[in-house]
Order: sequence, then structure tokens, then C-alpha cells
Amino acid sequence: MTGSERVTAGGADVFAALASPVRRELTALLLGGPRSVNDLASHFEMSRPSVSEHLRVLRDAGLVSEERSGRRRLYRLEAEPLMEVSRWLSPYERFWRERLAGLRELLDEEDGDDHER
Amino acid sequence: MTGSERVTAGGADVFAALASPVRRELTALLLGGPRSVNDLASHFEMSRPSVSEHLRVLRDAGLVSEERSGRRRLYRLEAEPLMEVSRWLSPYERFWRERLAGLRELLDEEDGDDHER
DNA sequence: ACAATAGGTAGGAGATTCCCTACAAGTCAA
DNA sequence: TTGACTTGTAGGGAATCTCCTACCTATTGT
Repeated sequence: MTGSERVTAGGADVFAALASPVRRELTALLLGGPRSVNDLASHFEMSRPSVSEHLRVLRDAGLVSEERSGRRRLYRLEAEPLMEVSRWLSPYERFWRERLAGLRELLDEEDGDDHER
Repeated sequence: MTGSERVTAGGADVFAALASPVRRELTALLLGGPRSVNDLASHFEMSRPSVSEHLRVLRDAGLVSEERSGRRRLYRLEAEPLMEVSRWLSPYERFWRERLAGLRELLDEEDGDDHER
């Protein structure tokens, strides 16, 4: 009923794409720059086609783009969906800041007031 | 091989918990303060037991805690796992800032230099 | 005690995920 | 062209997810 629960950036759900540890590891690797599929796959125990499928999920979520270069395809990290995660997170960031501020206030109060024990 | 791909905060995977739109909606509702299960369930089409199960997933991920109050249980949003998401996000935040900085530089360059067309 | 309320749990059906092994298609090197 | 290389896709099996309808327990009010 709120009407703003979608976090998709035009494709599939970004959070769903990031739900897999393998795919988070892939995005972490791509933080260092574009890489080919074989390059990426060499960091995992699993088969290369499986890595390819994970890359497709990331691509459907807009988290990576592919660029054909000769017989290889370089996958590149894309910023937009990650920024969307950040925007989703910001109300919660306010939430925990208030919580921490309340905690500090409580501690300061005890310091300058009477307190048993 | 990197050794730091876990985002769990002591329980189950936080990203996996947030992968469901229903659970993100639940956390959004809890942003307004603790609520009972029936209260939360009234915002959804689905059955109350299903909402209960979603709440369990959130609880296993540490995203919510429950407090028994009479015959009701109040679910409360917890900050820690969300802060963990924020920490996970920060290297990517640096990444897209660099990207935007590069973009701006490019635009400034074109403004003060010769450019065909 | 009894009925009503609030919520967790069991068990199961249907959809989805995740991984695999073939196989096909495009590209480079000889 | 032939062969090696890089990648995507098809098809399938096991596991997990998501939702449901019962059903059970605990608490409150009368």
C-alpha cells in the first residue's frame, strides 16, 4: 500500500541479484575493473557455465554490462543499481543514526544526573 | 579466495533476507516503530502465517527482534544488519563517486578545449 | 473455567534457484 | 579451412523458497 517497494532499475530485482554470495563476490572482483568470463570463473570452484549464468542474473539486474572484445566478453560493473541500493538504505541510515544519538544522550544524562549504583 | 564475502551479522544472510519484496515492505513498516504480527499482516494480501514465516527469516538475519507483550509479540527493527549492508556498500560508493568525478572532468574538458562538430 | 484473541508450527504443492554436463556459435591463429 | 579458444544456451536434477490450510499453544477477559 506504500507504493514504492520496487528496487529494480529497469530490470530484475537488484536485491535478489545480490542475495547470492557468488554474485556478490563477482561484483567485488569487478570493482577492480572489467574482466573476462574465464578470468572471473577462475576464482570459483564451480563450472564456467554456472558463472556465466550468475553473470546473466547480474546483467538482468543492470549491475554489470558486457562489452564484446574479440572472442572475449568483458564484464563491467555498473553504478546505477548500487546507487539505488544506497537510496533504499538512506531512510534506514537515518533510523540508526537516531538510535545511536538516543543512546549517546542516555549515556550523557547518566553522567550529569543522579544515578543509582 | 578473498576471504571476506560473508554478510551475516551472526545469523542468516542479510541480503537473502532482503531479497524478498514482502520482507523489504515489512522492514519499511517497522521503520515507523514496533508492530504486532496482525498489524503487519493487515498490510498484505497473503495469509498471516505466511507473514509470520517472513518475520522469522528477518529475525534469523537479525533484522528484527521480537518482544513478547501480553498475548502479542511486537517486532522491532534492528539497526546492526542494516549498518552491515551500508559497510558492504561503501567500497562501491567510492567506485561510483570516482565514476561521476571522471564524467564531470570529461564534460569540463570539452567545455574548455577544442571539440569537433 | 471458557471463549476469544494472537501467533507460531506442521505438512505439502508449485515455482524457482543453483549447479551440472553436453552442445552450439563466433573468433583467432596457422 | 582447420583447429583451438571463449562464451552462451539447453536440459535436467536436487535443493530451496513461498505460499497455503490445518492445527496447537499461550494469554486475556468474563
